[in-house]
Amino acid sequence: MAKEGAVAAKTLARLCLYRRILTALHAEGVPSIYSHQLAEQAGATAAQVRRDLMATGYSGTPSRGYGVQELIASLGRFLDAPEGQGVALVGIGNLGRALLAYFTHRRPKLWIAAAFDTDPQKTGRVIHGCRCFALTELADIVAEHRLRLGVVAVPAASAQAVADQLIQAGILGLLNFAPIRLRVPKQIYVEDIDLTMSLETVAFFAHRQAQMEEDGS
Amino acid sequence: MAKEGAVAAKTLARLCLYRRILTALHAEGVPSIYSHQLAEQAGATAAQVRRDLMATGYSGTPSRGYGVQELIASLGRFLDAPEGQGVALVGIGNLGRALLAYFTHRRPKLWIAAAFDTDPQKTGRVIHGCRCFALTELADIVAEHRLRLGVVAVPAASAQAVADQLIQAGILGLLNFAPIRLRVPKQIYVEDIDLTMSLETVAFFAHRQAQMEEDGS
DNA sequence: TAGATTGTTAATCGATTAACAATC
DNA sequence: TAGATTGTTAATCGATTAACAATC
Repeated sequence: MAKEGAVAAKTLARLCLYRRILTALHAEGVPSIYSHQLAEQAGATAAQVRRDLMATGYSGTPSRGYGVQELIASLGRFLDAPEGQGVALVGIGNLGRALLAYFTHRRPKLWIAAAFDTDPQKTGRVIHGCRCFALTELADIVAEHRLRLGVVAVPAASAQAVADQLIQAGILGLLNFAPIRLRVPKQIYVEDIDLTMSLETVAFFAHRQAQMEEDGS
Repeated sequence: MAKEGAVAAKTLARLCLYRRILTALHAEGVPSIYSHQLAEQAGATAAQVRRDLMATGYSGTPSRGYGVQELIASLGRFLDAPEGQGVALVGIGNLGRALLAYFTHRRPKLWIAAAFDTDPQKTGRVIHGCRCFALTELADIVAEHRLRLGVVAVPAASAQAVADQLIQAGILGLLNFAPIRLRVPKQIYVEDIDLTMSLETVAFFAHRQAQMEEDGS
């Protein structure tokens, strides 16, 4: 909920999406792109793309649009921490392990540096290339590796305690998969991913569509 | 993107959240609740709660607020398909298997009825209680079980083809984990969960906060 | 120059917030 | 009755969309 400064979370999300699209285009050798082309691929409007890109400080030209390579570089300067950022993942259950696999080599400037769990069966190992520690070691490891990001992949009952520990250890941003609203200081950014809620939302609209189709026929 | 009728996706998400909170309160024996109490727990405002609940057709009273049990029932009538809805999951990789485990018994009216993959090593088995089929069997199974919901947990390269197949089979709502924008007919509801984008958003704000703290000190 | 695209400003739209009479 | 909460309407806020001069 901590909406910092001038960049809205929606704009941020779109910028990440643009970069992904541009990276693919760059690999194909595309030198430049117009806003409406990028918009088409991103599911946005050309005006949105132009406004979003202005936030990064990069300008296009009317004749050639935006240079793909330069724009990727500009997005990198805007979005990334130059030295990269390690992530502390807490919760090595089914979801936690899937996230370990998923985020491995997904972004060059973001990696899961350490995973934590209270279950001694799960700690002391290396899973998907990531070392797993006891939760009691959290503060030390976070400090040692100067981690700023945390992923909460534990059951709802322990999520708040885990978030408190992460913040106490110096974490500044959280990606939370637990289906509760975390109470955090206002300078901490929390992004919630609520899998059940998302599926329920889909279920609602699908059920409604089914009813409409029944009524219509 | 198919925003159907009068209920905004944001309201929907909050209603799901309210129900979860209310269910916990009901288990504790709480008989009734005021909007500001529910708002407090949901991270919303009291006015939002009252407006959201009006959409479900249930009314509170000034003296007692909202009856917890009645409200849960009302939310159920509004949100759920009475007969429940089965889900077709496509992609039995790390993420797909985690989702199978996660959604098992998570909501009484929502269950993953069948999982699909192209890899013969993964099909013909039962994982977390769910039968796994070859993707070629998708249309038959979806029709047989009258599935309306699909989860796309395959790599980006095959996501559009999978979505097309699901929609062709009769699916009306999609939960998409692939990091691309799916092209679907307008009556199909798509909810995107983009894990990388979410982590990148957290990373941006955390990096920014770190810089602000450096500048400040 | 002509034409399409850019950055920028004004208008629109929708959701949130504030205000208030009605109610228990 | 007094007081707090409810459902409802008006005002505010922010983002999206439309409009347009500047630019290549």
